[in-house]
Amino acid sequence: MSLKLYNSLSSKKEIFKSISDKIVKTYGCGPTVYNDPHIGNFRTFVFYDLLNRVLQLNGYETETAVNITDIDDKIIDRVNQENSSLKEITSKYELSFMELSKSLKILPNNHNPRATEYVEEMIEFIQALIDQNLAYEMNGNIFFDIEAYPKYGKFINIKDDLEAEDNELLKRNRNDFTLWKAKKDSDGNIFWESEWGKGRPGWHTECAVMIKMLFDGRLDIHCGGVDLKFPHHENESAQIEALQKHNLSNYWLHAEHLNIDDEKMSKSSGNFIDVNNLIKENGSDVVRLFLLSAHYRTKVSFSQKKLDECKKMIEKINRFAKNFKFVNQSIELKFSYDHNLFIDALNDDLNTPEAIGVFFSFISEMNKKIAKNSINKLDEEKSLVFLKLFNSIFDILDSHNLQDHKIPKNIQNLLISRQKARENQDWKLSDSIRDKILSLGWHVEDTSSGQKPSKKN
RNA sequence: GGCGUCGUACCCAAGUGGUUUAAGGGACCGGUUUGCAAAACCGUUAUUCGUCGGUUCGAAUCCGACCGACGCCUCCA
Repeated sequence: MSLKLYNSLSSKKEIFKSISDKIVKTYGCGPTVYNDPHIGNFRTFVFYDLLNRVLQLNGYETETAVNITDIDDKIIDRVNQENSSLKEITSKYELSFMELSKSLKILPNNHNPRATEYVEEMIEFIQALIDQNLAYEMNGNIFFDIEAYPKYGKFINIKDDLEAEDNELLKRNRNDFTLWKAKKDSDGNIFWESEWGKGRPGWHTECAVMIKMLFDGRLDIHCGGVDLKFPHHENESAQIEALQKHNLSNYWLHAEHLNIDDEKMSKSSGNFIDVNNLIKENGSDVVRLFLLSAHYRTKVSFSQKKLDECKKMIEKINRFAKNFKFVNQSIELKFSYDHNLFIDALNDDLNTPEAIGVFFSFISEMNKKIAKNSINKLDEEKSLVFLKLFNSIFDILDSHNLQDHKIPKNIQNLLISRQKARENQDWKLSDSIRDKILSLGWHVEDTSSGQKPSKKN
């Protein structure tokens, strides 16, 4: 099955066609680095990673960008509150974002452009819009004139008229948006010089110009959270498409929100869960699986219970994986029927819940064979391939399973003593050694073929 | 107010016109196995998909109304 993606432009699933045969270019709106991200932010970032991995699974090479918004009102507020500098604040939270991304197994992006590194280009871009009569100046602010761009409204129907109460900034139209913000007193020393005076670029312009510079204004896929669909993506595409003859992006993908108590998680509402703590308490693999266990276009409610369930799922997969020896790291990935069901699910608009279902059905089928001792060489190969395939997308398997892990000497010795106790039917001693081994971080299971040690996750 | 999304078992969550008289995970109960435990296996848990109508040979899937939840329209992943 070819890859299908739900395109917000048509509100339909469409067969994905890349601009170039080999390489797919994607851009996702990244974090504003003024404080620690919450788990809802990372639902979207993990979704970008999912898309990236599924594209690669389909044989595409990808060129990805996730931007760092490092100029913004909230950042300036923070700088003022903490009597700090812009760079100090933004580099601190950018680092935190990068570390959390790594911890959640998000593959590195080809580009992580910072808005501050493109201000010159943004000024030139805004000037080009003014030259084309697509933007106008008002008290040192520059606004995009939506009346001058008839195609405005790809994501929303605009009917609103200009109303006095919405118009403190003297915009011509209520939906005209800021390209350049005139410096305010509270901005302190955070400003850039331009022909229109001191100020800084608006958010929508930041993304537009970074895409212009990195990708020549032409993307295969643009992603973001649903809340960015309007006005951010509308405005971003309007200004860039007004200046160029082609689309900014052929596909627009939007990830739904992570809710808490049935409401959108947000920093401004104060109802958010810190990712860092969540990872510390549950492990990054559990958090990652939780984020991938619902389809990206459905609302998800946060709950600890779900995380606990994900933990059990991972344990189940790891137990299954322990049946096989991953000695030969370079096994060839030859896909058979079951594998293709899994790939088809992912290719159907990244249907991770279905893909997980396919994988668990397979595990169940193999476990039956293992229980009956009727598993053959082919089954083992299929299992190894499936584990690798699954992990190439979900990336949550215990790394101990993917290599022939060594049992430490002290554990080995305890196992030998326990084996002797068992031969003597000294269950009391046997159980106490089991407890001892457990306290050292290892499980022991007694199977028909003897003791089976495994590292505690 | 305008625009939009969603409502599937005890919980989570796929399926969006016929091979589904509804995947998968968690939970519960009973059984096999086991010195015990754990795991694994077997069996049980929705004749039903928010409600009521309609279209159709056939609907959880399409249409309408209603009820309920949420999102965007203002910073926001």
